[in-house]
Amino acid sequence: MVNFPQVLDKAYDPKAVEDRIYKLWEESGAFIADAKSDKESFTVSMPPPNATGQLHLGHSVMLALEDIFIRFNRMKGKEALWLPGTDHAAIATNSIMERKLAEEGLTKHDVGRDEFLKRVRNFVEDSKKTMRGQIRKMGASCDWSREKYTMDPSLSRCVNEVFKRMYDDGLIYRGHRIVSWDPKMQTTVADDEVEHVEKAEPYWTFQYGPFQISTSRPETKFGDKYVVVHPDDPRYKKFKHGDQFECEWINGKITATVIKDAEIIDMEQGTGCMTVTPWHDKADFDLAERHELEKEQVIDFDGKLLPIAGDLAGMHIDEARPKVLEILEAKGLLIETDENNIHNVSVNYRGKGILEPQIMEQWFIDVNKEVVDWKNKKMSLKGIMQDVVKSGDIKIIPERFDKTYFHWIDNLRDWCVSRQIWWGHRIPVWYKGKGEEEREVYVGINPPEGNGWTQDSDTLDTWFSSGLWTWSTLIDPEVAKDSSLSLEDLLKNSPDFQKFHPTQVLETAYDILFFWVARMILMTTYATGQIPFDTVYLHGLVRTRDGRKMSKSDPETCIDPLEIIPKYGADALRLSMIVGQMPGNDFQLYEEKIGGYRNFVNKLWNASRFVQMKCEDEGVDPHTVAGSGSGSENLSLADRALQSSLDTLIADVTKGLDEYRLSEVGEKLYSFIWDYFCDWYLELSKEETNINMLVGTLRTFLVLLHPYCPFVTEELWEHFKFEKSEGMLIAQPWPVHSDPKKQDKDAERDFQIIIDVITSIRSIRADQGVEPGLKLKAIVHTKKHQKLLESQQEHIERLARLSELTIDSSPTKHENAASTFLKDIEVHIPLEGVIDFDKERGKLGKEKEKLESFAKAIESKLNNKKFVDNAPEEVVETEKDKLKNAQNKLNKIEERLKTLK
RNA sequence: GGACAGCUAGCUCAGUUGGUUAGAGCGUUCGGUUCACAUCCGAAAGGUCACAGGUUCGAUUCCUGUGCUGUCCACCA
Repeated sequence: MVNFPQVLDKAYDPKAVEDRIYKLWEESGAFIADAKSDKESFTVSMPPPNATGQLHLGHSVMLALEDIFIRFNRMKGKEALWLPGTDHAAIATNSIMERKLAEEGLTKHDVGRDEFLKRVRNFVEDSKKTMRGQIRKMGASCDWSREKYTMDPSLSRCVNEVFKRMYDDGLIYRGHRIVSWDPKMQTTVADDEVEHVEKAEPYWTFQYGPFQISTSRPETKFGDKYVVVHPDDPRYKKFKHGDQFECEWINGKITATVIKDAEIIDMEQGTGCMTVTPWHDKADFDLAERHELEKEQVIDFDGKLLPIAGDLAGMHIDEARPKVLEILEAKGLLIETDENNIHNVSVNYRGKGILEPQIMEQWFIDVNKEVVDWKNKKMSLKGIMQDVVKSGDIKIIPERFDKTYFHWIDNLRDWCVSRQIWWGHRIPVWYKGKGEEEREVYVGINPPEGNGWTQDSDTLDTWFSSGLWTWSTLIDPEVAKDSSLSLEDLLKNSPDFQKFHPTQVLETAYDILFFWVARMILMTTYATGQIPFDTVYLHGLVRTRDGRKMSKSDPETCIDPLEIIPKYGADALRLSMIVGQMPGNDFQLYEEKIGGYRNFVNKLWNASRFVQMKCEDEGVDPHTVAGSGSGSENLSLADRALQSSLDTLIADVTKGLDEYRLSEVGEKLYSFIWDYFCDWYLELSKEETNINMLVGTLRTFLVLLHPYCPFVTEELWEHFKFEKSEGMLIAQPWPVHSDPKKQDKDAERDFQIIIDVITSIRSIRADQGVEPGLKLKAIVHTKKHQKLLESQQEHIERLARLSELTIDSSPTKHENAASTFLKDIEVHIPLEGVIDFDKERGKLGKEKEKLESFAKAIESKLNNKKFVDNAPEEVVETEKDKLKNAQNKLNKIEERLKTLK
């Protein structure tokens, strides 16, 4: 008595399967990588999501892609490590906490630094818990035993180590620079975190002594005592550089100086002259540095005016602007008001607070100093960043981002790494004594001995720590506790680092190429002497159906993965985000699309159900079926063709995944199972069943599809796996494709001919509105094809749903027949009095025309001496074959056209 | 202002060294369907491959230019 496994339900229900399967995977230990393994390693560092709560679809894309990389390589026999984690997200988290405090009517100063940080830590712990659950829902096979967090002690240790080393190497310095200050969040913002938004603001022109100057920000002009013109400007020829004059200004008379500068001034624009505000404008600051001008602060760090503003001191700049205008207008200095002016305002990309340039003392990383050892040369950080991509050590997919990357580096300036917020890695610098010049400075991993030291109150830019992510996460936490070890020792004594670094692929959205990817390259090459990853795979942004960015604030269009997964299944969601999506391109996601892939998953499910029923009919337990490859003696044409197609599929999928062409591979898998296996092979199996082929092919396919659809394939594997195979599907070896035998390869082509014949018959019948039951005639021109069609006649009839079919190798005239041409076959359906001659003639005429021009083109190519002499012989032969084929076909068409006359 | 991309079916996009009839999914229309699956099957319609030149026997593909769209960077007294 055969013991059948539990029969599959009529439809696949992901809800009943996914959580159970994930648990089984986790318990099986399949996710856990072994640093002691002899196998080649394959490592992916999961880009750490911000520890601020819910994951969104962008994270789902990332998880789906990376899970495919990892599962594929794990099955291929690599020691695969996918390391998950979270980022403390300094500014983002800090501002969320400040908002939470504000809801209680508190500020951070009310609760103090310690209490503030305690609250943030609790909040982050909660968020991490939620996110872990969400990552599991996507089926991500990451190694939870190695989960990391950017604020873990071992990671913080790395941050301090790198800071100190950079400081000792002279790459980190402290200096007064103009920075973008966010008065709202009370912190500096890095250059690339600044966003420009258009804003309509009036543009005023004022009389300034003998000059007319224009501005949209009169409230900053209190301290302006220089006027700049172009040295070549004829309008201002009578003024010399350094000339002084007295004039009436906002708070009375001032003495102003004329400066001539060619760099900053565009003669074409406006009046060709301007006043300078060095403290609150980057270009003015540079000018002031060049000419050693005095700099004076006008606006304080809360956005209020300083005593220089006289009566208006203490007033917020927004309120001050109309007052300043009133004053100037009253003095008769306002010349013109342009209400239609639109200009760009700088805002913080987090929080969107308007930024105010300020001169501040900050910590910077020098990107131009050539002191770093790299490939036996002294190079700058910038130079290394360029070199690793230029030399091909790091490959970016898609390639076009290379150019963007280089362009960005060319314009890169020193990186300001200090932030004036509380949440983050505190700068490992301590001071003793008073005064910026006289105090002692200590830079180290731990606080210095002795009393009287106070730590720098600033924290580091988030990207400083995430720049270390690929390797700081691989440092052994126990080893990191030993404070006597150097950075080199830490790396040397961490088995994970030795085994799993550099990582293989870094996959992320293209919008953080600069923020993060470039910083990782910078920090990792500097600190470890290794590149962080071999390949950068950039995915696009998820958009709504009408192309808008999905945002949480718009629940109408925003798709929540946690709502979609129970409804359609994680497998369907994964497919919908990968098939049809090219790297680096944004893509639109909507429910119907996900529904389409749910149908695909269900199709596979039902095909499996069919196979199961066939097994039952034959009285065999699928688990005992040895599978294809065994007992190949009695293979039909279709069987051989299937075998060959499957081999081709294995080869294509393997190569495609090795080359990160995920969309293309997804399409191949989709079309193999649906368009080929189900539509043709299973239909034939209804008459003549080869259980070995059915079960064997299904099994191999489950392995191939597993990286894309881990849940449904794992569930089906349980029902179809060979009794002798051990473990779950996740741990199965990747199939090796045997080079298809010649006879199988031929079978694949022959079977394709049959498919073509049947498709043509269907098409003619539909075209001419033929009732089923009419007699069909296929005219073949070679004995080989005649034999083929005759031997498969039953199949053809069945599949074509025709009652009669005759094969004729002697071309006869069929006046009343619709026809179609295949390679060496002509399919006719005799249709007394039904056929539309004009239509038929038109069709043939068109085809004839195209063939003629094609033949002509090849002929002239073959007549072209240059081509014949230079091209390889095979190419010339192919061209000759092509020509012969075309001419044969032309003859057939001519003949057919004659019969229609 | 600079750079990068895109423009192919109603929509979303493929198109791998220039070559026979430019593809897929969705959508539309028509037809079918007890027998794995209506989460199904079959078929059809629908394209001057943005435009103009050039190279070539032949260009969606290569080159130049133009237009439109998008993104990034820089700047705006």
